Amino acid sequence: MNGARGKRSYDQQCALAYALDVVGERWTLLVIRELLHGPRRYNQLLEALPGIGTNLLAARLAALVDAGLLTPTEPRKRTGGYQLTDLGRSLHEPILGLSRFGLAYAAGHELPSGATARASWAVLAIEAMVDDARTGEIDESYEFRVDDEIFHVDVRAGHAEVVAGPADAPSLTVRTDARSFFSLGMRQLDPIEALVSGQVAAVGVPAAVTRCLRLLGITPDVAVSTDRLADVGPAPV
Amino acid sequence: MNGARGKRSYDQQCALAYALDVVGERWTLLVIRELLHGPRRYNQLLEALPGIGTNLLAARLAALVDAGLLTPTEPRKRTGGYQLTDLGRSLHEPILGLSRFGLAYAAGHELPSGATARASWAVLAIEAMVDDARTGEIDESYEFRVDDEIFHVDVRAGHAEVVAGPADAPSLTVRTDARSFFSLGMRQLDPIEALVSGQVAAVGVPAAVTRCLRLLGITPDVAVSTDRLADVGPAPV
DNA sequence: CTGCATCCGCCTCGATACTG
DNA sequence: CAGTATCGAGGCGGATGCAG
Repeated sequence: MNGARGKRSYDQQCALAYALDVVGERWTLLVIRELLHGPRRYNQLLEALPGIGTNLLAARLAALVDAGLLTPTEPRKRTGGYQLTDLGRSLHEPILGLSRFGLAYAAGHELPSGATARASWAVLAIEAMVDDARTGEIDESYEFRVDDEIFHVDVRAGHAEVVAGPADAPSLTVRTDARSFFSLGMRQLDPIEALVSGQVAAVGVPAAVTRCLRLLGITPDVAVSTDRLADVGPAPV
Repeated sequence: MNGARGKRSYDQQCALAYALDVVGERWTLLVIRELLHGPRRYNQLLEALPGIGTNLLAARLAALVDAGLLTPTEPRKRTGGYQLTDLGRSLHEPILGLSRFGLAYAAGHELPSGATARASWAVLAIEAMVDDARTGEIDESYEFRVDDEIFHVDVRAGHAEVVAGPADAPSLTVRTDARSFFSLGMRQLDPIEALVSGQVAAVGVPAAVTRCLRLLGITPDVAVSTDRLADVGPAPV
């Protein structure tokens, strides 16, 4: 019954403080994260956010709708879901930025490992890892099958884009589970070891493996540190 | 008595969740924001973060040092300050991203206006507003004097950089107060009106005013309303 | 069955007082 | 100056109730 009264604010004329006034509370950015993949229903969100508590999710959703970051998909009916507005979608880049930091942080620390792993998180991680500056002259696509989630990365004209669903003619198809995938992203699992042990299976053009790893910034250490980007070294697989 | 025990975590294998486990709590990103400008002492932080409470600041600082984002400038003595590590500094981009969102959000909403305004926030706002894609063929610099804070933007070879201190030979010098400055950034104050009313004073090459405004994305009317989020979001079905 | 609202115990937060 | 100790208020998490 409070509505918008008593909102806690940093009360600073600062762009960052304004942002945190809106999306800085607990769970809020994770709700946005879920909606980045498309509209979701209340119960879908509840299931994707273990531990949030029903009242808190309802409160967050109401606040976000009120702030103009979300809209109900069907304003009248109660059966509809929620989707991001343009303003809400503009959090995509900041979320990717924070994700990059999250990967960098996790790379240097011990992970709880009791954490729940979902394949849909992997899409976000791939988006965060891909860097257009490392596309070089590549023009191909890589398909990922993390658990039962399928998506792919299209690299074309110096730009890499992550898209849901299978690829047309991927030069590489990577299959793994969500847990192994994140261990790779956090540099706590060496890609070569993962391939050998079978935690990750790669099918396609052998040289594409190297190119894909470089695009994701997880070249297995030895790696070329020179910025000369000749078309891939010989891949010893 | 808790120390580091019982740390509240989202417990998800997700890059964003990892990030928020570290910097997602209240005040944490604002502490990082303060340290982006250089080392700060405990009392400087207290003063820059009105309402934080001494125990909470101490707890946050300890947690951040423990997480490896901060280090005391003088490990032994208690008189030293705190500074960011490389890992902590990697939050610069995510913070700028959130700041861009904060400006976009504030542009469409009523601002409390009772908020405390500090000139040093303006540096961050400028960094967030500047976009290399809008530098064109410009090769000049703009100096800003917001309250008693002086900094400038160097534009050279398609890249814009925000630097502390006065510029060498600025083609434009802008003088204003923090409050007016943020009103400009939030598009709640028209730059032309601000110049006429004297809230903002500009000295230098007249044409540089237009170039500077365009670099900051606050051109008076033609208004690139959707220019900033050229994210090509395919409409959800 | 979905989409919340209510209640309750706990933990975090914010403010003040106090100490080395 | 740089924190620690303490305490009230409120946000959070979990269980349950209830209406459409």
